[in-house]
Amino acid sequence: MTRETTVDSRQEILRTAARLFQQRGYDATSMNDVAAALKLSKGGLYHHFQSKDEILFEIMNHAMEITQELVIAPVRRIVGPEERLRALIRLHIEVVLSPRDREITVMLHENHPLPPALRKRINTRKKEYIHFVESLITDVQVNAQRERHAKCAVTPRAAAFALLGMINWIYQWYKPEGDLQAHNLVPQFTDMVFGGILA
Amino acid sequence: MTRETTVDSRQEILRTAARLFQQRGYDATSMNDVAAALKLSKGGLYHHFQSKDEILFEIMNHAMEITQELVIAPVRRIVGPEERLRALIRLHIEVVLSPRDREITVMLHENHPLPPALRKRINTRKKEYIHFVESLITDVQVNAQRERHAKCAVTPRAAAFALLGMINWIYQWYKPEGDLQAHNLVPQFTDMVFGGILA
DNA sequence: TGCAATACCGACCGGTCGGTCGGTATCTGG
DNA sequence: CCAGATACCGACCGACCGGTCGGTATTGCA
Repeated sequence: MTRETTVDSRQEILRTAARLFQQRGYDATSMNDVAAALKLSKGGLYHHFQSKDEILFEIMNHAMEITQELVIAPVRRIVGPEERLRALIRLHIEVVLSPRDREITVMLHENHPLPPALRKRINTRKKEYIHFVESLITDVQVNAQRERHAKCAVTPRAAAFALLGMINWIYQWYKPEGDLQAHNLVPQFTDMVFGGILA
Repeated sequence: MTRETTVDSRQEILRTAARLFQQRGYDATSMNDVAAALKLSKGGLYHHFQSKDEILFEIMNHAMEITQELVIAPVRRIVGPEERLRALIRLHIEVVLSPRDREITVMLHENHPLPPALRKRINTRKKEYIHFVESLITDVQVNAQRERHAKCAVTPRAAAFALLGMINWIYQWYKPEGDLQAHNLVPQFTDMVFGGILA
């Protein structure tokens, strides 16, 4: 029981901290702010975490676990290269837009504050994901080349960076009340990836 | 004479500040850091600028002027919708990658710190640029529809955000010593925009 | 019921932040 | 050569930062 509630406390702190970090930025959010939002004193907050850095690291680590669970794992269960890539685009967009998973945008934005040692561990996991996307794209291209004899000049690496860029950048402009919402964003971005702006 | 040197001083301060802000982040860079990098005291620095916010605002404003000069203006002088868009992609990428124009990446990354009033003014200029890109894409699509009867499901707005995302995100992963450099980045991204990853 | 362990508080610490100000070099136009 | 403007210094301020710590409720278990 005690163990459970401890874990729950930590996760609730991480959720609240992630929300504040996303809204105001990591540096501009004080430990007092985080504690107050949880109706806690700063001392009480430090009972659960050793440092502000640790909180940020755990948020980013959690973000990578969310990616693993909600994007990579489901995609792996899908057969067919093209369908896999389509699923990745949809799931990745949904994760970035999900109001529940604010850890993602914190991970995308707050690169500087993390001390080098911790940042390296996050970057390693990020690179794994990039390679995953890259290999997905390779499969799609190989498949297209075989079926339609389409020769493509775009390397999987450049394509992966472009794809991740257009999706990860969404948090910079997306407004839930805007006319460009998730349900019309997914098919349009998918079409663009497969056929460009003229698709 | 005096007027000239004053302007020069301010611009040199802005250049140095932009470099530091890009390297360490805005919040993590103190006014002392900026002053020291210029071999100036903090007091001396405050002789030229009223506040840290003003410096950040001027950097971002300058970034928008660079965009105007090095991207928008040259593109306007080009005839033909498709060639215009090709030029925009190339010039925009070059500006983002230019080691000289560090103001651009600062503007792309540091959204939170600016006080609302100043941030609004920057956002207005950003939106103007988005609309510029959007109209360029519209022209290309209209042209393609007329010449090749290509019907496209992608709205210019979504395409503009995707295009800007893949280019603006470059600063997050680009390494000058990496194998993916400007000269192979431009044609690949151009191909992707016009034909997707299978182009 | 009693007793650890856990959760939490709030005062406090050293340090740094953005910003100020009185004073002093330096330069310039008359 | 001098007077005034400009450029700059460095000591200083109050606020707030991340983090600590001794003490106190509260809780789960025997």
